[in-house]
Amino acid sequence: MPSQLARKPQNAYHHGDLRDALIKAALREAERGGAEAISIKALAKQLGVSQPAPYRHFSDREALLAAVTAEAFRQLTVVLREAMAKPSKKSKLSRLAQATLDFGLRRNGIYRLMFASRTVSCAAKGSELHEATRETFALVIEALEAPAVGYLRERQALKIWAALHGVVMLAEQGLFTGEAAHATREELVEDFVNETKTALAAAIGDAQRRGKANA
Amino acid sequence: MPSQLARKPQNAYHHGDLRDALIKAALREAERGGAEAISIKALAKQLGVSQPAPYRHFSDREALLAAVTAEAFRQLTVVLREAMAKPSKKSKLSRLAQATLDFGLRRNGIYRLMFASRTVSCAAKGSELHEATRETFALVIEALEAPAVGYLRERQALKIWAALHGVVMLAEQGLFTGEAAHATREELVEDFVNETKTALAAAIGDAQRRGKANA
DNA sequence: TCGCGAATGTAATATACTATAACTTCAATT
DNA sequence: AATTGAAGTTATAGTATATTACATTCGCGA
Repeated sequence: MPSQLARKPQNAYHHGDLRDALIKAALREAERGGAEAISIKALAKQLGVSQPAPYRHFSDREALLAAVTAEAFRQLTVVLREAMAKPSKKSKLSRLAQATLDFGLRRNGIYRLMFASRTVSCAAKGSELHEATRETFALVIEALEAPAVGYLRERQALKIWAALHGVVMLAEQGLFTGEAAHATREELVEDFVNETKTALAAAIGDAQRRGKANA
Repeated sequence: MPSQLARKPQNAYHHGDLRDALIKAALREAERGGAEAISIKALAKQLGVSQPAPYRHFSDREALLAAVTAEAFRQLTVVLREAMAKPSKKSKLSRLAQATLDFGLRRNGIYRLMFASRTVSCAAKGSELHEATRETFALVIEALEAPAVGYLRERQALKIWAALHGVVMLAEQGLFTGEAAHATREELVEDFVNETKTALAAAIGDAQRRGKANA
């Protein structure tokens, strides 16, 4: 009796592993063109299967998008983790921030799939996608390299995360090009990083002084 | 010979003013569902004209989206101008910021149309849409209530604008709901506003001191 | 005021995408 | 070997974009 504890690949048939191939191909399509560029029909043709074949693996287009978006978040997590691990004079937060900006601009189609669609907000709590986003955000908190004092870390993580996305968004809209480029995107990101560090240090110092006073 | 200086409404035919009606109806559709919810066919039906009729006014769907997005920017500009004009204890910048957040959350479908699609970045330089976005951004600079010293104002305007969009984006993704709501969106926005003011005052003061030293 | 031309709208049609239903094939288990 | 179910196929319905060719109506100048 073969062990069934380890989940087997479970995919080995006509195509081999259509589910995975669909996600990978969809990710390529999204790279240029975002979610709109993902067509089930086109993907099926590209992979040499019939149009309805993908529906064996995803109940509808939304389900495919969710899976693709989850994969995109995992890829971002990997990229950010690498950036944070890389030795550098800059702080971890700075490296995470610049890496996020880079990802957002280089792979903008995917980025928009991740942050500019309603896919994420529609993801159920325990879903693959929801977990993937939580993991990415956990990295942001980690990058702050600060102790947990109340929710001060979380608050600053939210702020820097928001600011980063804003910069990517405006950059993509062309607000940094032409004569409007009075500040580079990288400079702005560095500004936000520094303000975050300052604010976090101040808030934590404050809280600790208050704690001692109460003791 | 009638004066042709004033551009006449130029629309009064079967429907009356299909072009305008299309934009208004599309805006309603976008309010829930974003750009994806805008279907030329559905709009035509809704307005009681044949499906191809809209193509008399917009070369394709993208053109309609651009017009709708431009209208959305104009509406945002109006809202922000009102918020800034309203007497209040808060600063102009604070009122603009909170109004932006409010707009982004309340009319999120439209907001996504404006900031989360590639429509804007594809807009040509002199286009209606491009002008509408420039006007909105000009308001942000105005809200800073600071003198023009180099591009210091522009830089801070970019920063606060980016931060605001980031907050809206994350709010829409659900990062402020449930147990993650350790800080409200409004608090975060106010943080950004205060940091912007501080940074701007410091930068301008700095520049002026340097200017006097050189004199 | 006649009528011409441009603007506007319609009907018919081609193309592309999502999705479902009914049927087939292959692989693994019994 | 027979059975069962996952994975895939063909056929088809429904919806959307967009184009072409044709019809209507309005405004304007002769």
